[in-house]
Amino acid sequence: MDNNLDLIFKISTINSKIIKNIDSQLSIHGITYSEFLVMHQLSLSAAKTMRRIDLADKVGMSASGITRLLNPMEKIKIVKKEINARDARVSFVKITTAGEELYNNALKSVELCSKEFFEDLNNNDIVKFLEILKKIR
Amino acid sequence: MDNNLDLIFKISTINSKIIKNIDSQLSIHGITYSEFLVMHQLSLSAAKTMRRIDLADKVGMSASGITRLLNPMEKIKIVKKEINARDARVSFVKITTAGEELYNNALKSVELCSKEFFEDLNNNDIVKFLEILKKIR
DNA sequence: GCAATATACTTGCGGACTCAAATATATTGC
DNA sequence: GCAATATATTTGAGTCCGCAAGTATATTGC
Repeated sequence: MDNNLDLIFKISTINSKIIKNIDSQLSIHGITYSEFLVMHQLSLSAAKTMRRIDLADKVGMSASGITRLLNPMEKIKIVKKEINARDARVSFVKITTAGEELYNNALKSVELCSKEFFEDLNNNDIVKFLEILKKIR
Repeated sequence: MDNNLDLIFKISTINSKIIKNIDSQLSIHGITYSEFLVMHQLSLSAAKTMRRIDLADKVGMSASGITRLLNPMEKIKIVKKEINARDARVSFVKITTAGEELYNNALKSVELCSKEFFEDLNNNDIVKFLEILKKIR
């Protein structure tokens, strides 16, 4: 009956295990999981540039969280702020070349690590898994 | 190919969505998700009593996290500390009658909420889902 | 039987967030 | 065209939690 509840607990247990593991891998590159996530989104985006609000939304953080996360990243020049001539309220964030290089290296670690997690799943499992996740409201 | 990575992002997105939702439901009862988790574990355990360390382990928190989490819970008497005659290092935590009452009400909210998340999944999906989660390392 | 080590827990400090308020700019309705 | 409202971002205050160090007690090996 309370498979539902059970499911939620299992998801959150697995999630924190995964994040912890990835975070420890990323610390070798000197970045956190959140920083990796923003670089990932930026490098996927057109022109490697996004509004801070959209970034916040994509990575599941608040706007203020993004501000505080990006500050040190700007300082070490892995991302940079760009103003918007059309709308002075928004400021774009762009991943720099150095940032992309860092990201690509980090990505390799994360991919290796994620492969391990799912080693026991066959392709069918993964497809099914993605399908099920899509059905969650 | 990078279904793996995709999977991880989806899991963590869904996880934070779920926790946020549950947390907002639980705030009506005046408790957080972590507090709910410890009450859940306590009410499942034999004699409704656990060592702090085992509790930490079960809910995926550090020992210090548990100490800080339990302090206010002891103050409002939903759990209470019990000493161990055999080993003076350990202190047990027991959920009180008031705590169990609170937990049972909160549980109803959480169950309702979790049912909604998985509304579009049939029984087969849920079984498959649990199976797959078990295969993750 | 006692020094060395292990275990259970708490405390000090700090990091990573969030929410609400503050600020600055845009848009809308009249 | 300007007041009212909406949007994007930053800042202040506070929460939650982890790590490392501190304290207290138990166990182990000699």
